[in-house]
Amino acid sequence: MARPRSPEKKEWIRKAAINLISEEGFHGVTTDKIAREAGVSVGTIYNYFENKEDIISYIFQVEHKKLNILFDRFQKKEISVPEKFKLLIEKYFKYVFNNEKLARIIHNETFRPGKKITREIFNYILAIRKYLKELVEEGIREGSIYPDYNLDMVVNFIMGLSFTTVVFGLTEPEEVEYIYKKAPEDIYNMLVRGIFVSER
Amino acid sequence: MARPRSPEKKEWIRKAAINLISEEGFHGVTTDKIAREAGVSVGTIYNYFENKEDIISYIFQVEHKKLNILFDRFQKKEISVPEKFKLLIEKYFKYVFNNEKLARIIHNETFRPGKKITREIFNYILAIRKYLKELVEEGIREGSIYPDYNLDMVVNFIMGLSFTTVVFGLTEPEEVEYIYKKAPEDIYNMLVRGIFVSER
Amino acid sequence: MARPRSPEKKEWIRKAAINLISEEGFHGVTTDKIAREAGVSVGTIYNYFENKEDIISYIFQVEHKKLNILFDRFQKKEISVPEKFKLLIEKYFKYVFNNEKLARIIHNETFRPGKKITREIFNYILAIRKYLKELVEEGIREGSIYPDYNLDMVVNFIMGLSFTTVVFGLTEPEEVEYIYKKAPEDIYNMLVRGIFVSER
Amino acid sequence: MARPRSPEKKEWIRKAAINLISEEGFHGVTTDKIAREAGVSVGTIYNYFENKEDIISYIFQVEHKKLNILFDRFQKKEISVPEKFKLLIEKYFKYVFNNEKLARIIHNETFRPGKKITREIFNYILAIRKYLKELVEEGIREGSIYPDYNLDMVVNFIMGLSFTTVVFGLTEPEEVEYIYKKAPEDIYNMLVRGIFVSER
DNA sequence: TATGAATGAGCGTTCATTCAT
DNA sequence: TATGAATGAACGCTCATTCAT
Repeated sequence: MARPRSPEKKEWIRKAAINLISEEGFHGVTTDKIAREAGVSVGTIYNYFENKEDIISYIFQVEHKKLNILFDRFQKKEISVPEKFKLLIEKYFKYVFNNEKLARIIHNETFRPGKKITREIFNYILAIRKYLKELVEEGIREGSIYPDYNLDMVVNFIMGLSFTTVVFGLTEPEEVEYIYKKAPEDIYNMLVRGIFVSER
Repeated sequence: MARPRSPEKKEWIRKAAINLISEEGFHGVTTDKIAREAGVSVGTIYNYFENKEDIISYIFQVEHKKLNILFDRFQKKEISVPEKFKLLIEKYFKYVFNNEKLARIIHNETFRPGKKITREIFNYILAIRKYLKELVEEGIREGSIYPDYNLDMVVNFIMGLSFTTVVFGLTEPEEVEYIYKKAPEDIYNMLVRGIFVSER
Repeated sequence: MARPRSPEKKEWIRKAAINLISEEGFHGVTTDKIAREAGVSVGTIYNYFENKEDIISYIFQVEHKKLNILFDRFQKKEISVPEKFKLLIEKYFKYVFNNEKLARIIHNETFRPGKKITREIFNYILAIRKYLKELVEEGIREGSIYPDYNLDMVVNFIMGLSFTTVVFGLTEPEEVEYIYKKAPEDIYNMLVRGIFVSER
Repeated sequence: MARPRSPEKKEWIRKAAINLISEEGFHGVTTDKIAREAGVSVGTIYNYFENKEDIISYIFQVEHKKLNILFDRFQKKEISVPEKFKLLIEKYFKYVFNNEKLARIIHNETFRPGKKITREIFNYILAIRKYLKELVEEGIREGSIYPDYNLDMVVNFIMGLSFTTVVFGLTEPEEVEYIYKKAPEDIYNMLVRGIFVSER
């Protein structure tokens, strides 16, 4: 199993898998289907991947890399933490909107239970949390984030807000566009002032 | 005159299924395993359930009923909407803490993709959204919730916050207790004033 | 398993089995279905029958008895062999017409292959062949049947003619009545002069 | 470039199925048994056939094709209809004698009741009836067949005679050879002059 | 004796993986 | 390296039979 000749073919397989898994779920898709969709034979899949699980692992691996690049770029931005979040949320929704199928997989398969949860999926989520945590800590330091929250929980809030908005959006396709366009602003406002009208 | 069909046995099966599905996921569990865990034969399962899918359907059905009772009780409370939410969130986390396995299933299987998503799971989620929506509308009417958000999105916020906190909590078992105990207050605060320190 | 109290119930089961097996075949019918159709519980079936196979065995047993009575009556008739056959064929078609479901079973299940072919079915067919053989021998003795045929084959002819007419009739329900009314005469004529016009 | 899909293997499966089904009946045979008998794995069966039913369907399909070739050849013969029948009957018995197991299946499974009767079996029988009917009509036209019989019934006669002779022959294996060798002549004679001695 | 819930061997079928070509 | 036929363990489910009531 030396280095495969054709990275191109690995891409075909990855994309085919994304298309199919996003629609039918990991368990609903067979290696045969993936091979057919990829225009490749089943055997070939096993030249590029150890096994079926490895495919979804790789899908997350690729996204993980993209994420790192994004985060690196953010690291260097000289803006306040709230503004970073604002931008980040916008990016996230843009990403979901433009990569609907991928987003669907990420949101559906992330919590696939059992021992079979791939290390790579776990790493992917961990990376997000780690970066957000750093950002929140920075925010607390610069005084732009309330310091009395549990740190992990703030991360959960932010991920949760976006994550769930997306997930519910994906289940109601007719509203997708509207929600995705409006969501970032709403989410940001929510992070600023909550939902409940507070008396001053 | 024969052995009476025992609701007891249906309970055994339901509980066995909850134990196993929470750990291995619906697809990772076989009817044989459920039968063994329930101390019952495979055949017996099919005496109480149409098919494997019907079991998870039933699990949600039971939770749905509990939910309705809860919501009915809330309907009658004469407190402000924010206070209702506060109570609701507390209830929710108490529930998750005491029904960890069930919670795990609810959070994992809710977005199981493919056509096979059970009607009952869908109804369960719908019921929650519907009730929350009513509550939010009430809050807007009474002036306790900012009226400029998209209504669906506010529901998403609230569900998302709680939902994701739970889900991430479930993946980091060592923090579970702390998170669950602290979460309700944090979430409520967040709904009141957001995360970002606002200037006055 | 002493003598059962209620021969009535055994009858219910037999009739239910006839109804169902005639439509779905022996393999297509479950003991549960038979019990339900009979208005009896599965357990009760096993009070009257050793096992499922035993039911079909019994169906043929009952018909066998009716047959013996019929044959005994024929034995005593003082008419020529061709006239006996004529009458016999008429009886047979009348029987099939009035007992369609039973006839269907007899014709379908008679040649059920495998070791499982019940002794009783075999005996039933044997009895028919034996009686016909005696009749043919009598016919040869009295000079009314050509003596140069193989004896078994003549029996086959006669059974085959009737048998197959019925079987094909049963598969084309719209012609049933016509065929059954016209068949006896045609079959008799055929036994008299064949099909091919012979020169004299 | 992979192992090519071998028609050879499909043949193995077909023949294994013939062997087993002829002895135990379609319902008595499992796909596992067929696979073992064919020297192939269960999975391979499903590479060549849609499902178990499809195997028996295919068996009849193959015979159907052979039949068409035979009938085509007969169509062209310039002999009288009775002579055609004579030849046809001889062919039929030769076929049965040389393909005992196949014949057993054809005769046993043809009238398998229930909705599951394969389209292919039905077509097979229909083809035979259709061809015989044409032949009978031709015979009536040329004056070699009595015109006062019901047409369908004449077909039944001929099929029935041969069919049943074979079926009964198959149940008494020790006589098989004798019966099959003698049968064609006897059947032909019977079609010529019947069984009963007619006075002139 | 009657009931019907309980049993579990056994079925047809699928599909991740292997391997001959 | 690519192919796709071959493999067979494993699955969901059925149903004849048993047995507690």
